[in-house]
Amino acid sequence: MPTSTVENYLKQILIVSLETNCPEVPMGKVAQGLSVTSGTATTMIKNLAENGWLHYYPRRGVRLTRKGKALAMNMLRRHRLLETFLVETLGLDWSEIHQEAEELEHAISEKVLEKLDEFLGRPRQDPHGHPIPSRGGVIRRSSTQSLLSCKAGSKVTIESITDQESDFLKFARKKQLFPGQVVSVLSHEKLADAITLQVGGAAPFSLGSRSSEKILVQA
Amino acid sequence: MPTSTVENYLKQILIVSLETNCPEVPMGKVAQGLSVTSGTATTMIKNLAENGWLHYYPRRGVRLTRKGKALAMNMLRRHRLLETFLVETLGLDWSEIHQEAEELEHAISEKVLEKLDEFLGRPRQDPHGHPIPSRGGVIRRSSTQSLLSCKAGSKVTIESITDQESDFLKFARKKQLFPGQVVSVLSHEKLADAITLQVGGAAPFSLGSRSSEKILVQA
DNA sequence: ATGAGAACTTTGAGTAATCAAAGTGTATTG
DNA sequence: CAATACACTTTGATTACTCAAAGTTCTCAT
Repeated sequence: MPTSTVENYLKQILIVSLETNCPEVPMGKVAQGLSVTSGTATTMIKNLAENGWLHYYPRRGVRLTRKGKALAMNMLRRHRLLETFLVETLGLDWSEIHQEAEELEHAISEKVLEKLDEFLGRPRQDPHGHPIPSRGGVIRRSSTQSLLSCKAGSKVTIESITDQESDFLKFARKKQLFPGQVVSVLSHEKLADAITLQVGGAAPFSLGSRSSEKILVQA
Repeated sequence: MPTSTVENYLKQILIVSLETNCPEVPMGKVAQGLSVTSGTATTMIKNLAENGWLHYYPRRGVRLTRKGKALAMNMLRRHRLLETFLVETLGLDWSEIHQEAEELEHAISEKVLEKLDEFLGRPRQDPHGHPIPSRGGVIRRSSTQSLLSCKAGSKVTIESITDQESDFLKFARKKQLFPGQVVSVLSHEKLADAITLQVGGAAPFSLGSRSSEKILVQA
Protein backbone atom coordinates (compact mmCIF):
# COMPACT_ATOMS: atom_id res chain seq x y z
CA MET A 1 0.00 0.00 0.00
CA PRO A 2 1.33 3.40 -0.94
CA THR A 3 1.88 5.91 1.87
CA SER A 4 0.10 9.22 1.76
CA THR A 5 3.39 10.84 0.76
CA VAL A 6 3.54 8.63 -2.31
CA GLU A 7 -0.06 9.53 -3.10
CA ASN A 8 0.75 13.22 -2.83
CA TYR A 9 3.78 13.05 -5.10
CA LEU A 10 1.89 11.17 -7.80
CA LYS A 11 -1.13 13.46 -7.59
CA GLN A 12 1.05 16.53 -7.87
CA ILE A 13 2.81 15.15 -10.95
CA LEU A 14 -0.53 14.37 -12.58
CA ILE A 15 -1.86 17.85 -11.85
CA VAL A 16 1.18 19.51 -13.42
CA SER A 17 1.07 17.25 -16.46
CA LEU A 18 -2.63 18.04 -16.97
CA GLU A 19 -1.99 21.75 -16.52
CA THR A 20 0.91 21.89 -18.94
CA ASN A 21 -0.59 19.34 -21.30
CA CYS A 22 2.71 17.48 -21.25
CA PRO A 23 3.32 14.10 -19.60
CA GLU A 24 6.90 14.91 -18.64
CA VAL A 25 7.18 17.01 -15.50
CA PRO A 26 10.43 18.71 -14.39
CA MET A 27 11.75 18.05 -10.89
CA GLY A 28 11.47 21.70 -9.96
CA LYS A 29 7.69 21.64 -10.37
CA VAL A 30 7.47 18.55 -8.22
CA ALA A 31 9.50 20.02 -5.39
CA GLN A 32 7.75 23.35 -5.56
CA GLY A 33 4.26 21.89 -5.74
CA LEU A 34 4.86 19.76 -2.69
CA SER A 35 6.79 22.42 -0.77
CA VAL A 36 9.85 20.25 -0.23
CA THR A 37 13.48 20.97 -1.08
CA SER A 38 14.75 19.79 -4.43
CA GLY A 39 17.02 17.25 -2.74
CA THR A 40 14.07 15.69 -0.99
CA ALA A 41 12.16 15.46 -4.24
CA THR A 42 15.08 13.77 -6.01
CA THR A 43 15.44 11.15 -3.28
CA MET A 44 11.74 10.47 -3.20
CA ILE A 45 11.37 10.32 -6.98
CA LYS A 46 14.15 7.76 -7.27
CA ASN A 47 12.31 5.68 -4.77
CA LEU A 48 9.02 6.03 -6.64
CA ALA A 49 10.74 5.01 -9.86
CA GLU A 50 12.13 1.89 -8.20
CA ASN A 51 8.63 0.94 -7.18
CA GLY A 52 7.21 1.35 -10.66
CA TRP A 53 5.10 4.45 -10.09
CA LEU A 54 6.91 6.55 -12.66
CA HIS A 55 9.85 6.83 -15.04
CA TYR A 56 12.69 9.04 -13.93
CA TYR A 57 14.90 10.76 -16.50
CA PRO A 58 17.70 12.36 -14.45
CA ARG A 59 18.01 16.11 -14.94
CA ARG A 60 15.06 16.07 -17.32
CA GLY A 61 12.02 15.11 -15.35
CA VAL A 62 9.53 12.47 -14.55
CA ARG A 63 6.64 10.68 -16.24
CA LEU A 64 3.94 8.59 -14.57
CA THR A 65 3.64 4.91 -15.51
CA ARG A 66 0.20 3.46 -16.17
CA LYS A 67 0.10 2.26 -12.57
CA GLY A 68 1.20 5.66 -11.26
CA LYS A 69 -1.32 7.52 -13.36
CA ALA A 70 -4.12 5.24 -12.20
CA LEU A 71 -3.35 5.97 -8.57
CA ALA A 72 -2.94 9.68 -9.23
CA MET A 73 -6.29 9.83 -11.03
CA ASN A 74 -7.88 8.03 -8.14
CA MET A 75 -6.46 10.64 -5.76
CA LEU A 76 -7.90 13.41 -7.90
CA ARG A 77 -11.25 11.64 -7.81
CA ARG A 78 -11.11 11.36 -4.04
CA HIS A 79 -10.10 14.96 -3.63
CA ARG A 80 -12.79 16.36 -5.87
CA LEU A 81 -15.59 14.17 -4.56
CA LEU A 82 -14.66 15.16 -1.03
CA GLU A 83 -14.63 18.84 -1.95
CA THR A 84 -18.07 18.43 -3.46
CA PHE A 85 -19.31 16.71 -0.31
CA LEU A 86 -17.90 19.41 1.95
CA VAL A 87 -19.67 22.16 0.02
CA GLU A 88 -22.88 20.44 -1.07
CA THR A 89 -23.67 18.41 2.00
CA LEU A 90 -21.94 20.07 4.92
CA GLY A 91 -22.19 23.62 3.63
CA LEU A 92 -18.58 24.70 3.98
CA ASP A 93 -17.38 27.64 1.94
CA TRP A 94 -15.52 26.76 -1.25
CA SER A 95 -12.56 28.82 -0.08
CA GLU A 96 -11.83 26.52 2.85
CA ILE A 97 -12.36 23.05 1.45
CA HIS A 98 -9.07 22.39 -0.34
CA GLN A 99 -6.96 21.76 2.74
CA GLU A 100 -9.69 19.69 4.35
CA ALA A 101 -9.97 17.41 1.33
CA GLU A 102 -6.19 17.22 1.15
CA GLU A 103 -6.22 15.37 4.48
CA LEU A 104 -9.33 13.30 4.03
CA GLU A 105 -8.40 11.96 0.59
CA HIS A 106 -5.73 9.73 2.13
CA ALA A 107 -8.04 8.32 4.78
CA ILE A 108 -11.15 7.46 2.81
CA SER A 109 -11.50 3.90 1.54
CA GLU A 110 -12.68 2.85 -1.90
CA LYS A 111 -15.88 1.53 -0.38
CA VAL A 112 -16.75 4.75 1.42
CA LEU A 113 -15.82 6.74 -1.66
CA GLU A 114 -18.28 4.78 -3.77
CA LYS A 115 -21.06 5.32 -1.25
CA LEU A 116 -20.23 9.01 -1.16
CA ASP A 117 -20.31 9.26 -4.96
CA GLU A 118 -23.71 7.61 -4.94
CA PHE A 119 -24.96 9.83 -2.12
CA LEU A 120 -23.88 12.95 -4.02
CA GLY A 121 -25.61 11.74 -7.17
CA ARG A 122 -22.41 11.00 -9.13
CA PRO A 123 -21.38 14.61 -9.72
CA ARG A 124 -19.31 15.38 -12.82
CA GLN A 125 -17.44 18.37 -11.42
CA ASP A 126 -16.33 19.79 -8.13
CA PRO A 127 -17.27 23.20 -6.66
CA HIS A 128 -14.36 24.87 -8.51
CA GLY A 129 -15.58 23.50 -11.82
CA HIS A 130 -12.88 20.83 -12.15
CA PRO A 131 -13.94 17.58 -13.75
CA ILE A 132 -14.13 14.55 -11.44
CA PRO A 133 -12.37 11.47 -12.87
CA SER A 134 -14.53 8.38 -13.26
CA ARG A 135 -13.87 5.26 -11.23
CA GLY A 136 -11.89 3.98 -14.20
CA GLY A 137 -9.63 7.05 -14.21
CA VAL A 138 -11.14 8.85 -17.20
CA ILE A 139 -11.35 12.61 -16.96
CA ARG A 140 -13.13 15.20 -19.08
CA ARG A 141 -10.69 17.49 -20.88
CA SER A 142 -10.67 20.97 -19.37
CA SER A 143 -10.96 24.13 -21.38
CA THR A 144 -7.64 25.47 -22.64
CA GLN A 145 -8.95 29.00 -22.86
CA SER A 146 -8.62 31.37 -19.92
CA LEU A 147 -10.11 34.81 -19.41
CA LEU A 148 -6.70 36.19 -20.33
CA SER A 149 -7.11 35.01 -23.91
CA CYS A 150 -10.52 36.62 -24.40
CA LYS A 151 -10.96 39.56 -26.76
CA ALA A 152 -12.72 42.75 -25.76
CA GLY A 153 -16.42 42.49 -26.50
CA SER A 154 -16.61 38.72 -26.06
CA LYS A 155 -19.07 37.01 -23.76
CA VAL A 156 -17.95 33.75 -22.11
CA THR A 157 -19.06 31.24 -19.49
CA ILE A 158 -16.78 30.40 -16.58
CA GLU A 159 -15.82 26.73 -16.54
CA SER A 160 -13.46 26.56 -13.58
CA ILE A 161 -11.21 28.43 -11.19
CA THR A 162 -7.75 26.86 -11.15
CA ASP A 163 -6.52 28.20 -7.83
CA GLN A 164 -7.03 26.77 -4.37
CA GLU A 165 -5.89 29.87 -2.47
CA SER A 166 -8.53 30.72 0.08
CA ASP A 167 -8.11 34.47 -0.38
CA PHE A 168 -8.41 34.37 -4.13
CA LEU A 169 -11.49 32.17 -3.95
CA LYS A 170 -13.15 34.51 -1.46
CA PHE A 171 -12.45 37.40 -3.78
CA ALA A 172 -13.76 35.47 -6.78
CA ARG A 173 -17.01 34.62 -5.04
CA LYS A 174 -17.51 38.24 -4.03
CA LYS A 175 -17.08 39.28 -7.65
CA GLN A 176 -19.46 36.49 -8.74
CA LEU A 177 -16.70 34.67 -10.58
CA PHE A 178 -17.62 31.00 -10.24
CA PRO A 179 -18.44 28.11 -12.57
CA GLY A 180 -21.47 28.70 -14.77
CA GLN A 181 -21.39 32.49 -14.54
CA VAL A 182 -21.52 34.49 -17.78
CA VAL A 183 -18.91 37.22 -18.09
CA SER A 184 -18.67 40.13 -20.56
CA VAL A 185 -15.17 41.23 -21.45
CA LEU A 186 -15.41 45.02 -21.75
CA SER A 187 -11.78 45.69 -22.58
CA HIS A 188 -8.45 43.95 -22.80
CA GLU A 189 -5.40 46.16 -22.57
CA LYS A 190 -2.39 44.03 -23.43
CA LEU A 191 0.13 46.69 -22.47
CA ALA A 192 -1.55 47.56 -19.21
CA ASP A 193 -1.74 43.84 -18.43
CA ALA A 194 -5.38 44.26 -17.47
CA ILE A 195 -8.76 43.01 -18.52
CA THR A 196 -12.04 44.69 -17.56
CA LEU A 197 -15.11 42.57 -16.92
CA GLN A 198 -18.74 42.76 -16.07
CA VAL A 199 -20.71 39.97 -14.44
CA GLY A 200 -24.50 40.24 -14.51
CA GLY A 201 -25.60 43.75 -13.65
CA ALA A 202 -22.79 44.41 -11.19
CA ALA A 203 -20.27 47.22 -11.57
CA PRO A 204 -17.40 46.47 -14.00
CA PHE A 205 -13.95 45.74 -12.54
CA SER A 206 -10.49 44.77 -13.72
CA LEU A 207 -8.20 41.77 -13.32
CA GLY A 208 -4.49 41.50 -13.99
CA SER A 209 -3.05 38.71 -16.12
CA ARG A 210 -2.03 36.62 -13.10
CA SER A 211 -5.63 36.46 -11.95
CA SER A 212 -7.40 36.19 -15.29
CA GLU A 213 -5.16 33.25 -16.23
CA LYS A 214 -6.65 31.32 -13.34
CA ILE A 215 -10.16 31.51 -14.73
CA LEU A 216 -10.90 28.99 -17.47
CA VAL A 217 -13.81 29.80 -19.77
CA GLN A 218 -15.88 28.57 -22.70
CA ALA A 219 -17.20 30.76 -25.49
CA MET B 1 0.13 19.26 16.65
CA PRO B 2 -0.03 15.66 17.82
CA THR B 3 0.66 12.97 15.23
CA SER B 4 -1.97 10.35 14.56
CA THR B 5 0.16 7.88 16.51
CA VAL B 6 -0.08 10.12 19.57
CA GLU B 7 -3.83 10.37 19.04
CA ASN B 8 -4.12 6.60 18.86
CA TYR B 9 -2.14 5.99 22.03
CA LEU B 10 -4.18 8.48 24.01
CA LYS B 11 -7.50 7.21 22.69
CA GLN B 12 -6.55 3.64 23.52
CA ILE B 13 -5.61 4.60 27.06
CA LEU B 14 -8.91 6.43 27.50
CA ILE B 15 -10.89 3.48 26.20
CA VAL B 16 -9.22 1.08 28.60
CA SER B 17 -9.65 3.42 31.53
CA LEU B 18 -13.35 3.82 30.73
CA GLU B 19 -13.76 0.06 30.32
CA THR B 20 -12.03 -0.80 33.57
CA ASN B 21 -13.40 2.20 35.43
CA CYS B 22 -9.88 2.98 36.58
CA PRO B 23 -7.78 5.94 35.41
CA GLU B 24 -4.50 4.02 35.67
CA VAL B 25 -3.81 1.76 32.72
CA PRO B 26 -1.03 -0.89 32.71
CA MET B 27 1.54 -0.87 29.89
CA GLY B 28 0.49 -4.28 28.72
CA LYS B 29 -3.00 -3.07 27.83
CA VAL B 30 -1.53 -0.18 25.92
CA ALA B 31 0.80 -2.36 23.85
CA GLN B 32 -1.82 -5.00 23.24
CA GLY B 33 -4.57 -2.56 22.32
CA LEU B 34 -2.34 -0.86 19.77
CA SER B 35 -0.77 -4.08 18.49
CA VAL B 36 2.79 -2.96 19.15
CA THR B 37 5.52 -4.69 21.14
CA SER B 38 5.87 -3.76 24.78
CA GLY B 39 9.22 -2.10 24.09
CA THR B 40 7.65 0.16 21.52
CA ALA B 41 4.92 1.13 23.95
CA THR B 42 7.43 1.95 26.69
CA THR B 43 9.46 4.19 24.38
CA MET B 44 6.40 5.96 23.08
CA ILE B 45 4.83 6.40 26.50
CA LYS B 46 7.98 8.02 27.86
CA ASN B 47 7.81 10.42 24.99
CA LEU B 48 4.13 11.16 25.62
CA ALA B 49 4.88 11.79 29.28
CA GLU B 50 7.62 14.27 28.35
CA ASN B 51 5.12 16.16 26.26
CA GLY B 52 2.56 16.40 29.03
CA TRP B 53 -0.06 14.05 27.60
CA LEU B 54 0.07 11.64 30.53
CA HIS B 55 1.78 10.62 33.76
CA TYR B 56 4.03 7.61 33.54
CA TYR B 57 4.58 5.46 36.62
CA PRO B 58 7.30 2.97 35.55
CA ARG B 59 6.29 -0.67 35.92
CA ARG B 60 2.85 0.41 37.13
CA GLY B 61 1.12 2.11 34.28
CA VAL B 62 -0.02 5.34 32.87
CA ARG B 63 -2.64 7.99 33.56
CA LEU B 64 -3.85 10.71 31.21
CA THR B 65 -3.34 14.34 32.18
CA ARG B 66 -6.18 16.79 31.73
CA LYS B 67 -4.71 17.77 28.37
CA GLY B 68 -4.30 14.14 27.33
CA LYS B 69 -7.82 13.24 28.37
CA ALA B 70 -9.24 16.18 26.45
CA LEU B 71 -7.54 15.05 23.25
CA ALA B 72 -8.52 11.43 23.80
CA MET B 73 -12.16 12.40 24.38
CA ASN B 74 -12.07 14.42 21.22
CA MET B 75 -10.80 11.39 19.32
CA LEU B 76 -13.64 9.31 20.71
CA ARG B 77 -16.07 12.01 19.62
CA ARG B 78 -14.60 12.02 16.13
CA HIS B 79 -14.65 8.28 15.89
CA ARG B 80 -18.23 7.89 17.02
CA LEU B 81 -19.62 10.75 14.98
CA LEU B 82 -17.90 9.33 11.91
CA GLU B 83 -19.31 5.87 12.59
CA THR B 84 -22.76 7.40 12.87
CA PHE B 85 -22.29 9.24 9.60
CA LEU B 86 -21.09 6.12 7.80
CA VAL B 87 -24.15 4.17 8.88
CA GLU B 88 -26.86 6.85 8.91
CA THR B 89 -25.91 8.85 5.86
CA LEU B 90 -23.88 6.58 3.62
CA GLY B 91 -25.64 3.35 4.56
CA LEU B 92 -22.63 1.20 5.37
CA ASP B 93 -23.15 -1.85 7.52
CA TRP B 94 -22.28 -1.41 11.20
CA SER B 95 -19.91 -4.35 10.99
CA GLU B 96 -17.55 -2.55 8.61
CA ILE B 97 -17.43 1.00 9.93
CA HIS B 98 -14.91 0.71 12.74
CA GLN B 99 -11.79 0.49 10.59
CA GLU B 100 -13.04 3.21 8.26
CA ALA B 101 -13.61 5.62 11.14
CA GLU B 102 -10.24 4.66 12.58
CA GLU B 103 -8.58 6.23 9.54
CA LEU B 104 -10.87 9.18 9.03
CA GLU B 105 -10.79 10.36 12.64
CA HIS B 106 -7.22 11.59 12.22
CA ALA B 107 -7.96 13.49 9.04
CA ILE B 108 -11.14 15.38 9.90
CA SER B 109 -10.79 18.93 11.17
CA GLU B 110 -12.67 20.49 14.05
CA LYS B 111 -14.61 22.64 11.63
CA VAL B 112 -15.77 19.74 9.47
CA LEU B 113 -16.58 17.73 12.58
CA GLU B 114 -18.87 20.48 13.84
CA LYS B 115 -20.67 20.65 10.51
CA LEU B 116 -21.02 16.89 10.51
CA ASP B 117 -22.45 16.90 14.03
CA GLU B 118 -24.97 19.51 12.98
CA PHE B 119 -25.82 17.61 9.78
CA LEU B 120 -26.44 14.43 11.76
CA GLY B 121 -28.69 16.27 14.21
CA ARG B 122 -26.26 16.11 17.15
CA PRO B 123 -26.64 12.40 17.86
CA ARG B 124 -26.06 11.20 21.44
CA GLN B 125 -24.85 7.74 20.57
CA ASP B 126 -23.19 5.85 17.75
CA PRO B 127 -24.57 2.81 15.91
CA HIS B 128 -23.14 0.45 18.52
CA GLY B 129 -24.90 2.31 21.29
CA HIS B 130 -21.81 4.02 22.65
CA PRO B 131 -22.29 7.54 23.98
CA ILE B 132 -20.74 10.34 21.91
CA PRO B 133 -18.70 12.79 24.01
CA SER B 134 -19.81 16.42 23.81
CA ARG B 135 -17.57 19.06 22.29
CA GLY B 136 -16.43 19.85 25.82
CA GLY B 137 -15.37 16.25 26.41
CA VAL B 138 -18.25 15.17 28.64
CA ILE B 139 -19.50 11.63 28.15
CA ARG B 140 -22.59 9.83 29.40
CA ARG B 141 -21.72 7.03 31.77
CA SER B 142 -22.27 3.63 30.19
CA SER B 143 -24.21 0.84 31.80
CA THR B 144 -22.09 -1.38 34.03
CA GLN B 145 -24.42 -4.31 33.61
CA SER B 146 -23.89 -6.82 30.83
CA LEU B 147 -26.13 -9.65 29.68
CA LEU B 148 -23.85 -11.97 31.63
CA SER B 149 -25.05 -10.51 34.90
CA CYS B 150 -28.75 -10.94 34.12
CA LYS B 151 -30.85 -13.43 36.04
CA ALA B 152 -33.11 -15.96 34.35
CA GLY B 153 -36.56 -14.54 33.80
CA SER B 154 -35.41 -10.92 33.52
CA LYS B 155 -36.27 -8.67 30.62
CA VAL B 156 -33.69 -6.05 29.63
CA THR B 157 -33.00 -3.46 26.92
CA ILE B 158 -29.73 -3.56 25.01
CA GLU B 159 -27.71 -0.39 25.48
CA SER B 160 -24.57 -1.13 23.50
CA ILE B 161 -22.33 -3.75 21.92
CA THR B 162 -18.78 -3.34 23.14
CA ASP B 163 -16.97 -5.17 20.35
CA GLN B 164 -15.80 -3.87 17.01
CA GLU B 165 -15.12 -7.24 15.43
CA SER B 166 -16.86 -7.41 12.11
CA ASP B 167 -17.82 -11.06 12.49
CA PHE B 168 -19.33 -10.66 15.92
CA LEU B 169 -21.32 -7.63 14.81
CA LYS B 170 -22.68 -9.46 11.79
CA PHE B 171 -23.76 -12.30 14.06
CA ALA B 172 -25.32 -9.89 16.55
CA ARG B 173 -27.34 -8.16 13.86
CA LYS B 174 -28.59 -11.49 12.54
CA LYS B 175 -29.75 -12.40 16.02
CA GLN B 176 -31.35 -8.96 16.38
CA LEU B 177 -28.97 -7.99 19.13
CA PHE B 178 -28.52 -4.24 18.70
CA PRO B 179 -29.12 -1.11 20.80
CA GLY B 180 -32.74 -0.60 21.81
CA GLN B 181 -33.79 -4.23 21.43
CA VAL B 182 -35.62 -5.88 24.30
CA VAL B 183 -34.27 -9.26 25.35
CA SER B 184 -35.80 -11.95 27.59
CA VAL B 185 -33.35 -14.03 29.54
CA LEU B 186 -34.83 -17.51 29.55
CA SER B 187 -32.12 -19.24 31.51
CA HIS B 188 -28.68 -18.61 32.94
CA GLU B 189 -26.59 -21.69 33.63
CA LYS B 190 -23.54 -20.56 35.57
CA LEU B 191 -21.78 -23.90 35.37
CA ALA B 192 -22.46 -24.40 31.67
CA ASP B 193 -21.20 -20.89 31.10
CA ALA B 194 -24.28 -20.21 28.96
CA ILE B 195 -27.23 -17.89 28.88
CA THR B 196 -30.34 -18.50 26.78
CA LEU B 197 -32.18 -15.57 25.24
CA GLN B 198 -35.18 -14.67 23.22
CA VAL B 199 -35.49 -11.50 21.15
CA GLY B 200 -38.97 -10.62 19.94
CA GLY B 201 -40.76 -13.61 18.53
CA ALA B 202 -37.63 -15.28 17.16
CA ALA B 203 -36.39 -18.67 18.24
CA PRO B 204 -34.44 -18.72 21.51
CA PHE B 205 -30.68 -19.21 21.36
CA SER B 206 -27.69 -19.31 23.70
CA LEU B 207 -24.59 -17.20 24.24
CA GLY B 208 -21.44 -18.06 26.16
CA SER B 209 -19.97 -15.74 28.76
CA ARG B 210 -17.40 -14.26 26.36
CA SER B 211 -20.17 -13.05 24.10
CA SER B 212 -22.76 -12.05 26.63
CA GLU B 213 -20.17 -9.92 28.43
CA LYS B 214 -19.92 -7.78 25.31
CA ILE B 215 -23.58 -6.78 25.44
CA LEU B 216 -24.35 -4.01 27.89
CA VAL B 217 -27.96 -3.73 29.02
CA GLN B 218 -30.39 -1.74 31.13
CA ALA B 219 -33.19 -3.24 33.22
C1' DA C 1 13.15 -16.37 51.64
C1' DT C 2 13.88 -17.97 47.20
C1' DG C 3 13.39 -19.08 42.54
C1' DA C 4 10.33 -19.04 38.46
C1' DG C 5 7.73 -16.54 35.58
C1' DA C 6 5.32 -12.53 34.14
C1' DA C 7 5.53 -7.78 33.14
C1' DC C 8 8.06 -4.34 31.95
C1' DT C 9 12.44 -1.61 30.24
C1' DT C 10 16.63 -1.06 27.64
C1' DT C 11 19.44 -1.45 23.67
C1' DG C 12 20.63 -1.56 18.96
C1' DA C 13 19.06 -1.42 14.50
C1' DG C 14 15.80 -0.32 10.58
C1' DT C 15 12.36 2.50 7.63
C1' DA C 16 10.23 6.54 5.59
C1' DA C 17 10.55 11.06 5.08
C1' DT C 18 12.67 15.35 5.64
C1' DC C 19 16.44 19.41 5.47
C1' DA C 20 20.81 22.05 4.64
C1' DA C 21 24.66 22.42 2.26
C1' DA C 22 28.02 20.90 -0.93
C1' DG C 23 28.71 19.06 -5.49
C1' DT C 24 27.71 18.34 -10.56
C1' DG C 25 25.82 19.10 -15.23
C1' DT C 26 23.75 22.06 -18.75
C1' DA C 27 22.54 26.16 -21.18
C1' DT C 28 23.32 30.60 -22.46
C1' DT C 29 25.55 34.74 -23.20
C1' DG C 30 28.99 37.56 -23.88
C1' DC D 1 35.03 29.01 -26.08
C1' DA D 2 34.93 30.30 -21.37
C1' DA D 3 32.22 32.10 -17.40
C1' DT D 4 28.43 32.22 -14.99
C1' DA D 5 23.95 30.99 -13.38
C1' DC D 6 20.42 27.81 -12.77
C1' DA D 7 18.57 23.24 -12.19
C1' DC D 8 19.34 19.31 -10.34
C1' DT D 9 21.78 15.50 -7.40
C1' DT D 10 24.50 13.82 -3.58
C1' DT D 11 25.73 13.57 1.16
C1' DG D 12 25.17 13.51 6.00
C1' DA D 13 22.18 14.35 9.67
C1' DT D 14 17.55 14.38 12.02
C1' DT D 15 12.74 13.00 13.47
C1' DA D 16 9.15 9.83 14.54
C1' DC D 17 8.12 5.74 14.72
C1' DT D 18 8.88 0.52 14.77
C1' DC D 19 10.85 -4.42 16.13
C1' DA D 20 13.67 -8.23 18.26
C1' DA D 21 16.17 -9.63 21.76
C1' DA D 22 18.54 -9.00 26.01
C1' DG D 23 18.14 -7.22 30.61
C1' DT D 24 15.62 -5.87 34.93
C1' DT D 25 12.16 -5.82 38.61
C1' DC D 26 8.20 -7.54 40.98
C1' DT D 27 5.04 -10.97 42.68
C1' DC D 28 3.69 -15.15 44.37
C1' DA D 29 3.84 -19.98 45.46
C1' DT D 30 6.43 -23.16 47.69
